[in-house]
Formats: sequence, structure tokens, C-alpha cells
Amino acid sequence: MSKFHRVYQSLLKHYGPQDWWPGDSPFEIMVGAVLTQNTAWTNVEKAINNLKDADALSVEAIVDAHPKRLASWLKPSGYFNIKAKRLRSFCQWLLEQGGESQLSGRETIELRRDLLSVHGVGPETADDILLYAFNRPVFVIDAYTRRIFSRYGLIKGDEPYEHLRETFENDLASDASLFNQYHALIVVHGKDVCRKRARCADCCLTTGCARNDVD
DNA sequence: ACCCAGGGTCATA
DNA sequence: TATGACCATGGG
Repeated sequence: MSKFHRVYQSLLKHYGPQDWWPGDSPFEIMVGAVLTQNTAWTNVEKAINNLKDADALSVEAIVDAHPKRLASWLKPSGYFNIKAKRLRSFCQWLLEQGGESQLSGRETIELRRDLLSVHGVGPETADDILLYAFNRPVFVIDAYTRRIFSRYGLIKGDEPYEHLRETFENDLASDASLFNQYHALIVVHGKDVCRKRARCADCCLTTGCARNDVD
């Protein structure tokens, strides 16, 4: 078994199944993926709750809302002016594509390229959407992934996004459920012990986390 | 008072 | 290709 798979086994044993992505619908997951860019999830939840309270968690409501008003709902998630534009352009794109039902019939490669064409959707956001809203076997690379696995000595950490994604996807079985669980565990582990960059190694060595099983 | 969080875009070299 | 500035709130 590869080291990447062993880390997965260790994380799963340590934290248990994670039941991701937080969200009641594919659309809510997509909204969350945009709003969580470089932002704590607790702040994203507040913004999503604002949208729900305003009955505005829908493509139509977001496209129709005045920019200032949309931004005010998104305020707790930070970068609210930029995210209002990103969310709007994303929803307009959804409308142009004919909605989620049309997208679900598309090949993953094509869908990924189309997502990346949307202003404000980068590789991680696109892969979050592919994996958690469309259940496609795409491995998400985030800051926690870079930090944790570079400390395990399995990657350098500063490789280009695509390079790392292929590294993980080539090593592991192409299984959406596995990738879903794995990324969630990486985030949970990152929040748990790798918050402070400089102290992560110490934390990993003293809490019985995955690192001990990999070395 | 500082540091950082489940990134992405744009300008510059 | 690769850095750096910028976006902005809330919790530790």
C-alpha cells in the first residue's frame, strides 16, 4: 500500500468518517465553495445563513439581487465585494449552461475546464464543486494538503496545483468516495493540529496523528 | 494587537 | 514561471 493511502487509513482511524460537504444541496455546496476561498468556514456559514434568511439561496435570487445587497449578505465571509461579483458570475454561468441537470451529464474533464472559465473560480474551487457537488473523482489540493504532506516528506509543497493533483490521483484509486473522505480528513486534521505552521511537526509527533504511522 | 483562515486575479519582471 | 499586492471579516 502506498504512503498516500496509509496516511488516509491513519487519518480515518484517528478522526472517523467526516460526512462532507456541509450543505443541504449541490447548489449550497457550490456557493460554499466560492465563499470559503481563503476564509474560515464559520464565517461562510454566517453568510449562507444570511442568504437563507433572505430567501436568496438560489441562482435566480443571486442574479437578480442588487450588488450592494448581495454583498451585504456575504459580509461575514470577508472579501464581500469580490465574492458578490464571483457568486453572480458563477450563477450567470449556471443559467447559461441550463442549470445543474445539464452539467451532470457532462464529462468531468469538460466540466472542469468550463468551471475554470468562470471568473473567480480557480482550480481548488472548481475541484471542490466537481467532487462535492457532482461527485466526480477529483482530488482537491488545498493549503492544508501542501503543509501536511510536505511535513510527512511526501511532497515538496510548492509544486504547481495541477502537478500535485495528478500526484494524488495517480497514486490512489479513482474513487469519488475515497477522495471525498480524504480531503475532508485533511481539512479536519489541518484544523486540529496544523494551525500554527511552525508547531505542526511537534503536534504531529505528540498527538498520535497520521505522521507517526507514515515515518 | 497580531495572526490566520477549506483562494483567485492582476500587474510586474 | 514566479513573486507580490490586493481583497476583508471574525476567532484565537
